[in-house]
Amino acid sequence: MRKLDVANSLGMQVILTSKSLERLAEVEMKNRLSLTGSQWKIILALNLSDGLSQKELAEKIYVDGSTLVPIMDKMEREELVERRPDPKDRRNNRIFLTKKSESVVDSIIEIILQVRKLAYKGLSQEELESARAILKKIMDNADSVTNKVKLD
Amino acid sequence: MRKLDVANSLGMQVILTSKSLERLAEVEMKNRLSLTGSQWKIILALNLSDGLSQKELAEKIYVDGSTLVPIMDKMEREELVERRPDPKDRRNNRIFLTKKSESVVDSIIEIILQVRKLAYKGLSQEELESARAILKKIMDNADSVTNKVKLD
DNA sequence: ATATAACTATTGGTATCCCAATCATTTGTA
DNA sequence: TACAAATGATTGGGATACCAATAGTTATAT
Repeated sequence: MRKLDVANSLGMQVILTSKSLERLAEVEMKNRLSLTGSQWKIILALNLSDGLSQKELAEKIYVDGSTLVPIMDKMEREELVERRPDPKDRRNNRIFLTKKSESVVDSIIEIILQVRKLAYKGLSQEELESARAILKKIMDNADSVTNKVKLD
Repeated sequence: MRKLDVANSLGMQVILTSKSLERLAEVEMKNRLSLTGSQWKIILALNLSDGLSQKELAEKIYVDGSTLVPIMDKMEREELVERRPDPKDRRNNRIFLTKKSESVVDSIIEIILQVRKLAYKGLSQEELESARAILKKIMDNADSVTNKVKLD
């Protein structure tokens, strides 16, 4: 029978590193801000461009539209976001940050910068940028197959 | 208020690329082999070293021990693995592949190789290896903080 | 030797995540 | 204009994922 040690491949390393980084960020966000894994990403995305539709927001954080629904429900209950109807197209929900979520943006950014400092220790800017570019190409290749291409 | 565009950072790129790759592999594994996202990883891990304990297996695929329990339940029901008691230490379950799962190993490997071919298009071996090494360092940095270090 | 500590698997609770199907709305077309 | 196709949000079903707490087993300490 054939054997394949996926553990040492780039693909598996991407998946494992992703888990490590998410865990590290998640622990800090939860302990210090009581935010769950997706909440801080959503707040940061809206901080860059408030008033996105749910579909646009889902694309930003790279999840299925249906995944976002219960997350928005919860965040709305917790008054972290507000769903407002779009007068121009009543199919859309427009999502806005609240005063409460705006007040934690700086802390979120703080934590991200700390996580980066820890995670990138011993690596040069050039290495980080080269890795980023390579991963971007891989993502685009993969997305072109699954037809989840995001044109920005 | 401060702004931070996480979208263009290496960290976020790692997370997004991971999702892309998992999706691509998942679609193929499901359509062609009716295997879910974690099942193929488990089968490959056991194909390399049969008879791991659940804890060891969880470490291999980098999930929490409790995550593995319902997955093993299901795979056992589907006769893809077998839990056997460890006579030397009755706390352990030893996990073994079945004839049924052994028969799909080659197909799994086939699909992985196809996915790689698609995902790595336009990238050199050197680029892939350099990215892999950088990600490994990042993972080790992150894991040393969250104390999930895996010594092998 | 016995009490205590450490360890493995499990359970319960919560949070993501996807796909397929559905409803309401809007767009495209005949 | 009327009717079909496309679109955005939702729901339901299935699968991962984590943490905290527990039961059973083994190791370690007095």
